[in-house]
Amino acid sequence: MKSSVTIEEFLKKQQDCASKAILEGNPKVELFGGLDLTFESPYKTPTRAWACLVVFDGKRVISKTIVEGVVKTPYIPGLLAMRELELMLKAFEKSNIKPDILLIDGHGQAHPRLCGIAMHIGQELDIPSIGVGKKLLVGEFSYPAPRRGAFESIIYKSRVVGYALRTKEGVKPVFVSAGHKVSHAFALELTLSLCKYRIPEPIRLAHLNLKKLR
DNA sequence: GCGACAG
DNA sequence: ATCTTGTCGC
Ligand SMILES: [Mg+2]
Repeated sequence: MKSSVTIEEFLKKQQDCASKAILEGNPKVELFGGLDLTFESPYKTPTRAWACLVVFDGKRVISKTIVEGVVKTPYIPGLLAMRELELMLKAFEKSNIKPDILLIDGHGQAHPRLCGIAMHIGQELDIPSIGVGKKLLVGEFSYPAPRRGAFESIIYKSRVVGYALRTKEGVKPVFVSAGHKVSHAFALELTLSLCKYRIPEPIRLAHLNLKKLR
C-alpha cells in the first residue's frame, strides 16, 4: 500500500516546495514534453485516469507515452498536484525518451502558496518546467493586446508570478508561469514559440491523444 | 461570513 | 475535468 497523503501534509510539502523555488534560467532545450490527464469519471473519486506525455522536437512528435492509474483525490483548487502529480510522474518514468523541459497543463508559481503543479513536477524530476493554465487561479492581470505575442504581468501579493500571454491572434490568452529552473521571461518566450494554436503543441497533443483514447 | 476557485 | 454538432466570428 502507498500511504495516502493528507491535506495537511501536502500543504507542508507545498511550503517546502515554494521555499526551494528556482525561478531563473534560460536552458538550452531541444526536446519539449507536454503532460495532461483525462478521467473516466471526473466528478467521482476514486476514478480511473490516464496520463499522457508527448515529446515534441519543435516539428515532430518524437514519442507518446500513456499510463493508467486510479486517482483517489478530488479536485481542490490549490491542490491540483495532489490529484494529478502521481500519474504525471508515472508517465515520465515510463517514457524512454526524456524531454529537456516539461510544459504542464496547470500553473507554476502563479499559485496561492507560490507552488503550482508545474513547480512540484520540476523539482521532483529536477528538470526545467513551465506551467500553462487556461484560467487564472490567483492574481490580477490586464488583458493583453489582441496580437499574438502580446502579454501582461500576473500580479499576486505585489509581485510578478507569471504572464497572461496571447498565443494566437484574437484568441483568449493563456497564463504562463515558471515552474523550475527557468525565468518567467524564458517561460513566456518558449511557450509562445511552441504555439501554433492557443495551447502549446506538447500540451495540446497530449490532450488530444487522451481524448482519442477514451 | 462571503465570494473566488488551475484541472 | 466531461458530455457533443452545428454554428458564429476573427
Ligand atoms: Mg488537464
